[in-house]
Amino acid sequence: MTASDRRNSRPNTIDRTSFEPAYSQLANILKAQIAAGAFRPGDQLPSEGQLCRTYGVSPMTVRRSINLLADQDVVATAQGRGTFVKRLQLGTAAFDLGELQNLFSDERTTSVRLLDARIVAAHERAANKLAVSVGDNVIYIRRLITTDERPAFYHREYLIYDPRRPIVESEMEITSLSGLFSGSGSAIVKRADLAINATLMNEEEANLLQTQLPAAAFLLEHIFYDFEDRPLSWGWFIANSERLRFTTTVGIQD
Amino acid sequence: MTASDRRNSRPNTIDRTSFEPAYSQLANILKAQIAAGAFRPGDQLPSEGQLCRTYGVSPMTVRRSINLLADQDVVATAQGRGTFVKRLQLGTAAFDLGELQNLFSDERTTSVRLLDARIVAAHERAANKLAVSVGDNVIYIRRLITTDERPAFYHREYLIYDPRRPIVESEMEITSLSGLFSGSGSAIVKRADLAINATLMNEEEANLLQTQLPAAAFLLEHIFYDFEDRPLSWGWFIANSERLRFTTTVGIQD
DNA sequence: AAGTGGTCTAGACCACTAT
DNA sequence: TAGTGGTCTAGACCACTTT
Repeated sequence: MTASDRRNSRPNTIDRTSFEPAYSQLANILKAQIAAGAFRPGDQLPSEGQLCRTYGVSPMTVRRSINLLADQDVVATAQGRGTFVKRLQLGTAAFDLGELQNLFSDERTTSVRLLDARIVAAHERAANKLAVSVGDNVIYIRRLITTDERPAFYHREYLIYDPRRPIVESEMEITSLSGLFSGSGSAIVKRADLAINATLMNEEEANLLQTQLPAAAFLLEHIFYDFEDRPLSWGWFIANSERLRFTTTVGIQD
Repeated sequence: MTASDRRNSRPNTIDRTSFEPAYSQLANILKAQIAAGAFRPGDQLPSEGQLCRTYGVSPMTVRRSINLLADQDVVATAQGRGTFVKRLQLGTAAFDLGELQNLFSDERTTSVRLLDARIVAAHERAANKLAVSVGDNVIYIRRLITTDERPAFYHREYLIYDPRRPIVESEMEITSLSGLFSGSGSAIVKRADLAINATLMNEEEANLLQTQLPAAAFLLEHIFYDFEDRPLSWGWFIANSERLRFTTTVGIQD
């Protein structure tokens, strides 16, 4: 398939009988033209008025198409100047945890084993993260998540322990990790702060994850907040780097 | 600040004299109400017609506000049923390389040292990635990226070597990594496939990055494609995990 | 002054879901 | 049947940039 083939592989008119909305069709037409090289990075796209006349759609529809492409970082708009094809920038690349969902998606082969759950006195770091005082009671939980009979994640977590707060509910919801990752999500968690790091496994982690030392691992740290913006839980997953990888594509995709 | 304070911290009417567009104001009003608990996960938002009357804006403007919130995964729309507040789902969390930009952003303290650049015969893996034959000539480049006098990244890369293709240009552009990460980007690269992994450093990497073994590192692999969809370059960055960390927030943010 | 993108209106019509 | 979201129109007015 040559570039000129590609340029014509999609009709360059809007099909009004199609189920695909006009704004989406137009966005795809323009993106295909860019992908085929008809417009190169830095080039100016036809003005919105031009596109209205060319494709026989209203200004609002053209704008919506352009906004779609702008959201995808394919083009950039400049008021008073025009719309221009963007150059590739790696900074716009994003890795999402949807990849992690795949690991959990097959519920038949995913199991969560509770290794430990008890009340402990918060040490300084945990107290800090959970906004409680050092020595306050917190719940400490350790679990091992297994997929396909092989251990995939080791999870340690400190939970708020406060009789006045609905901790049982929250623990149940957060405990069912598959819900947080792939299911319906949590109704009492308003937001979460997440961080990913690369780390060396310690002996305990390597044992549980059935790995030889030294071994590299992903460390996914999380803090969950309730609707009062109070921390609910702080913890981290250790994931065998052999079983996890984050991939993405950035730039113009047909 | 209590929940009821928060509920009223933003006027619940559209300010027509503001520089902030009406659709954005309305989206923020609704998001603030959700964040304050006025609408909880699973709750149905007022219908679009209701919102039109309540806030005195046209249907298109209301729709744009709702679309904004839907893009942010704050709400989900269901045709014929209504608009509902979403529960938190970790799968929607995304880590972007913008964090990496920060490392490169201060150009005064960032330098790229070329360690090696020569023409070699492609081994099987490189040939595969670059879609050439084993034994074909490719350019092999090794560089060390330093910020604040400390080594941050070790980069190895195989580049297409084909007299008929604008390799010099491409090499220049890809070589100036700061451009790809934080600058204007590349005009000849159409898209890139990226992958992040956690890995153990080998001896050479630890030496260059001035780290003691054993050490964990991020491995960022890349393949760049030109506008003919042909691979231009395959390579990977090794980053000291001490200096790099990806963070994000998911859920409802005020 | 002319051309560009940005916002907004006040409807219309359609598809889908519930009752 | 009534209510919901989804698309689309044919303009209007504004802010900005270029000539």
